[in-house]
Amino acid sequence: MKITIVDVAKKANVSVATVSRVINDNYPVNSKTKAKVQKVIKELNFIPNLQAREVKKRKTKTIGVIVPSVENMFFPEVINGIEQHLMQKSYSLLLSFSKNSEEKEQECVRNLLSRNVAGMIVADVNTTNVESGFYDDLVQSTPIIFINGESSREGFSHVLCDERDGANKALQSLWDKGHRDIYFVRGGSSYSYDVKEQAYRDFLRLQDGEVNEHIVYVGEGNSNQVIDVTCKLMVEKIRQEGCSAAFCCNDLMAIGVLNACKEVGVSVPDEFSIIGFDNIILSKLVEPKLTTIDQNMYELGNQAAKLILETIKEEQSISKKVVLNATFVPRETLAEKKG
Amino acid sequence: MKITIVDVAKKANVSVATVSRVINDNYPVNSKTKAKVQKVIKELNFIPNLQAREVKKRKTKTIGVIVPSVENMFFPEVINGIEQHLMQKSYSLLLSFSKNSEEKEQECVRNLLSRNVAGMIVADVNTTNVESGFYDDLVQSTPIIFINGESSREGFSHVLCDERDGANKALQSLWDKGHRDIYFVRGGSSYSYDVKEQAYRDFLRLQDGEVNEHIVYVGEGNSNQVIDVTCKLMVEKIRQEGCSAAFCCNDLMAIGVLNACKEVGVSVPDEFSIIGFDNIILSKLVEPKLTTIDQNMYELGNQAAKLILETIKEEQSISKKVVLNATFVPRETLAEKKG
DNA sequence: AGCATTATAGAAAACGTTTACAATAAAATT
DNA sequence: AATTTTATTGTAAACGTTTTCTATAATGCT
Repeated sequence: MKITIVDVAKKANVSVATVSRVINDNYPVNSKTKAKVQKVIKELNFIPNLQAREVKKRKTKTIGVIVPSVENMFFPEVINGIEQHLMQKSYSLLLSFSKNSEEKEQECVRNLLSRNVAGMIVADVNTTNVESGFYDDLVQSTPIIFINGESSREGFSHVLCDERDGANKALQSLWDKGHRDIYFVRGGSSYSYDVKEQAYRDFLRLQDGEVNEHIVYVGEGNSNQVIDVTCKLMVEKIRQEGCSAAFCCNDLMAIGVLNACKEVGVSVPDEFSIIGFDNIILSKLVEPKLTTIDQNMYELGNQAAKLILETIKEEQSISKKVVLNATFVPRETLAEKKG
Repeated sequence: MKITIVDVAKKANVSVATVSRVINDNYPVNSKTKAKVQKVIKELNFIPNLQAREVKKRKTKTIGVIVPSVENMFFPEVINGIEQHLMQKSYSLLLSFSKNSEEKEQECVRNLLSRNVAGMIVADVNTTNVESGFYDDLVQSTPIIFINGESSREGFSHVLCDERDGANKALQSLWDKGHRDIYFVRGGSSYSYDVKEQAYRDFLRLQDGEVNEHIVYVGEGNSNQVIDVTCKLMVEKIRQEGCSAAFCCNDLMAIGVLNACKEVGVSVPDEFSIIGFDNIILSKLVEPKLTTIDQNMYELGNQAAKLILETIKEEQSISKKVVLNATFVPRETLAEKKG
């Protein structure tokens, strides 16, 4: 059976209170007794039950983290940034996957809530869940930080990369090279995609003359069937639709497009330019190297972790926002439009 | 303040016991009262405190997962496999990073223990921690599954890819192409590397005639400084040492070597062949595509999750082992030895 | 109608902690 | 020497649950 504080107390001939005081070191206790107790703790190899402690104290030291999945290296990088900070402050990380699903995301939230997390970090929140007001009460009572997925809702706290600005940079660089018909490649229902799409629309609208929108929905995830097929479908129509470039919501999609180009025999960047988003490690290892927009993923996570602990400490939920820069990373998939 | 079972009981005019019975659905309760209680639960938006429940029941539904880091896509894939199964059985996943450090790993274990996990899954366990007997008592009292890092210690349970066989396949394929001087590229202190090194040594020993060992230690992680530098150093000596190939402990290292070759101007696979291990997505996206040994990472995680839940259920810790196949994945970095 | 049985619900102890309060002993003050 | 102060410890209630045991009301049986 598990050793408890009572066992220690008995063996050391003191009260449980004293043992508690020794392990928490928050009340004076005679150095001799302290030594005695510590000795017994060592002997019995006693490890305090954090759960019981947390029930008593009515607050936990674990943070729930919700990400869609882990297939896109973007998320592991973010998680890494989160963990680094949490660990340092001796918080734990409870990980859940929302699988790009509205319901799954809600399930995750409820689960974390019942596990009494001190707060949660939600990356790439589902659009519908925000719009429907699912989070509205929640953000009042529980510290939540959203990573990427700005919304102007009351009381939401964010850490985000300036995706709109990033999108603009991508679009502008495409435009400067003479591209006028540009695909916008996105996935399902995530705020992050919506923001970029809005930026895309606005960007086109602001240009002189008539410019056509070309919005393409591809699947999620990782070199999976769906994304491959859709990309191929898209690339096959490049010539007939007269498009010469694509701006993709993330690097994975961009690489999907790139591979499709290879398969179909469209040469990148001579015939077709591609810009991704995120700057995951993969992006500089593919051939040709992917031109992309960097968002500092580690920092995104790290800041989110900082922010959530801050919020927890402050007790009063005041909404905050941290914005990181998106920077253009020139590489090899962007070229002047030919012809 | 948080709604508790007492609040519900009061408002519904029943005892807490009844409420408990309603939410657990494990004892008969009149359908009318049940309805009434459920209504109140909805109204108050009551979420049971899992922690308190778990303290009472003296068992939790969370599994601790320890991985070195998340930089190598190998681990996210494993985690994915784990999560998929856990989620399905409504277990949660507490994630810790051991950072390839002996002490950190111990810290992780202790932390998980005090968080009362029902069991833990340790990927890429540290060699010293096994040898020193750190885990010996632990595996007796707590269900633990080790992923990759077979040891013949009493009471250890494993899910592993047959790394020795995988290594042999790699080495044999190199040998068959005429390579005789083969680098073995490995990282720090992990059982997984040790197993492969042993396989390497044994393989060479078994060949006729005199064959030299060339063991190279590179850093850990992800296109980081250390690994890059070490790889470059290694590649620069290729000619003088007369080596024509490298077998690397994981794909990340293999890609490090590949990049070094590009930089130094050694052509792969014409001048130099490379074989990796893992078959992470990256490996088929680099140019030339990496020849490697596939281990089914998702399955590794998934099986580990299955096994740990099984072990937990059984109560009596009987040690188990699941071995998955390692398969050779021919791609573009392996060629006949020239000259 | 009276008794035995069953269905339902409440009281209270327990899980492993923390902590406010009270109690004691020792030390310091007068 | 008597009194106050301080240092140290113990007692017991609390945290939010579950669950055994008991009590009651309702039902079935003769």
